[in-house]
Amino acid sequence: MVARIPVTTRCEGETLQEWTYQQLRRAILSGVFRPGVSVTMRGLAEELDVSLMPVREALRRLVAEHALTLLPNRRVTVPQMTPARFDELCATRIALECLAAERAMLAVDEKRLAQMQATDEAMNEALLSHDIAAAVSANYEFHSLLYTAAPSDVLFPLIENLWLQFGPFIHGVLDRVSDDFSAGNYPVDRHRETLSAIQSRDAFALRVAIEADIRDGISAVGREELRVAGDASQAKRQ
Amino acid sequence: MVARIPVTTRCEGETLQEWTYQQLRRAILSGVFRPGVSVTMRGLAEELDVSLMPVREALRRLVAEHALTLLPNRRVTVPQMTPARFDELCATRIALECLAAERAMLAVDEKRLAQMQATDEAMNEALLSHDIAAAVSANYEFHSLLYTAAPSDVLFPLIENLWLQFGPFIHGVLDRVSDDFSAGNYPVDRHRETLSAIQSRDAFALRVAIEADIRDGISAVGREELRVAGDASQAKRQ
DNA sequence: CAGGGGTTGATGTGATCACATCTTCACGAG
DNA sequence: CTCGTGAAGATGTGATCACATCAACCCCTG
Repeated sequence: MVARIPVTTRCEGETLQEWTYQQLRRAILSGVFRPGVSVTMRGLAEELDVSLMPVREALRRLVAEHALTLLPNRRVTVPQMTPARFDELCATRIALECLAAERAMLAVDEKRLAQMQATDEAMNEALLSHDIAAAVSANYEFHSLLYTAAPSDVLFPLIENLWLQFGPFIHGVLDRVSDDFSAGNYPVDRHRETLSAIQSRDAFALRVAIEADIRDGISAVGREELRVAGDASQAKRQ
Repeated sequence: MVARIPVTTRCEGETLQEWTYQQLRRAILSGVFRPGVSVTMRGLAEELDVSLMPVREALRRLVAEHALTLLPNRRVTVPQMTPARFDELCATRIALECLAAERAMLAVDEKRLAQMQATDEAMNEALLSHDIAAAVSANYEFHSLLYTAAPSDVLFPLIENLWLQFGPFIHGVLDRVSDDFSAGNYPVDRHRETLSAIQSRDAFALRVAIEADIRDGISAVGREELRVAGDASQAKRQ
């Protein structure tokens, strides 16, 4: 029915439901579930070797976060990515992440700046060695380091939520854009601009850099959007 | 333990869990639960006259939406409002609602504009008759009419989420600010400015009006913030 | 009278069962 | 051959039970 879900060992003291949620979340971000196919509680329970109870609570949590969709049939599926939704996600990401960056800027100290720099270099290395998954992960890590410089109980969860909604879509095109990067088509390093804007405490330049970074990443996968949408519409259910 | 939860009749075909969720959501928005007090599944189940199962799923959903908080004890409480969180919520509301307004502006037709106008008048009447709860409700309705002019699968749910996080806090100060309004201290009608900006298709003026409207509403309750925060810190658990 | 340890009740978590609904497939009538 | 109807399996929902954990409370000791 679906590709095997990669599982991690369960932490001590972690509830089964929390563990199940994390597994499913990672699976969604990894693109294990294809948009349009519906997942069943019993199927997931068997695959993760847990009872139905943790699965249904994890599913309901993911539905509440809009990472999954509850169909009128009460079936749960990975939502389709439509051009309209794609556009809305991009605009929302830019609005929220620029705000988060601006609010966190003054809280970035030398140590965190060094971490961000190291993460950026790791991302560039991953890109050169065609490890796109690692590059995307490092990219998230870079942004995360910035936005969490100041404690954020509201903004950052919302941003993570948007990343989760992007997840299954980004993965679907990762392998396709891999060639573009290796062909030297990866645009100017917006992360460098981001770092220098932070160092010079230039809020406006920071917003420009963040927006440009998001737009770059999006345009890279955006070209494939219609094709993927076409694939998804042909996906079989179940 | 808590004030009685106002219940509504259950719709046909609505699952018990969905009904329970709606009841708890309305209760939170109405401020039935005071910040800091923890709610128990068995207590809610008895109060709503349902079994534990719908309650735990509804609670988990509300926790996922940050309307409630899961303590490390695995207890569920209404989150405290801190100055930092308050400030973050305001900034995020402005960023998201201005974006939503701008994106929806061109989709507002004559019919919807008339609805918004009527809703605004209803809100002003409610204010004059000291029915603050109705005024707040009409205010949400006004904004909702604007943001949903264009279909929105991403932005509007996030905005509703922010309203829900504001809910218990706003209610706590409603009765205190009631006098201010009746004393004529309610500021210029930002909704009028909003409507005229929409009519003239002026995106910039619309953003200005929306931001001013949010800031007005916030400053009205913001003065009471510290006092409420003080009250909340004294609230007994359970 | 104050502090500590044990006990008892309450609470969240997870499992299992019963039931209503939906999907699907096959059979038969037109 | 096509469409409608029926049954059987699958699926989500809700209830109940068992258990580990946490909290408050009380009694005992110093």
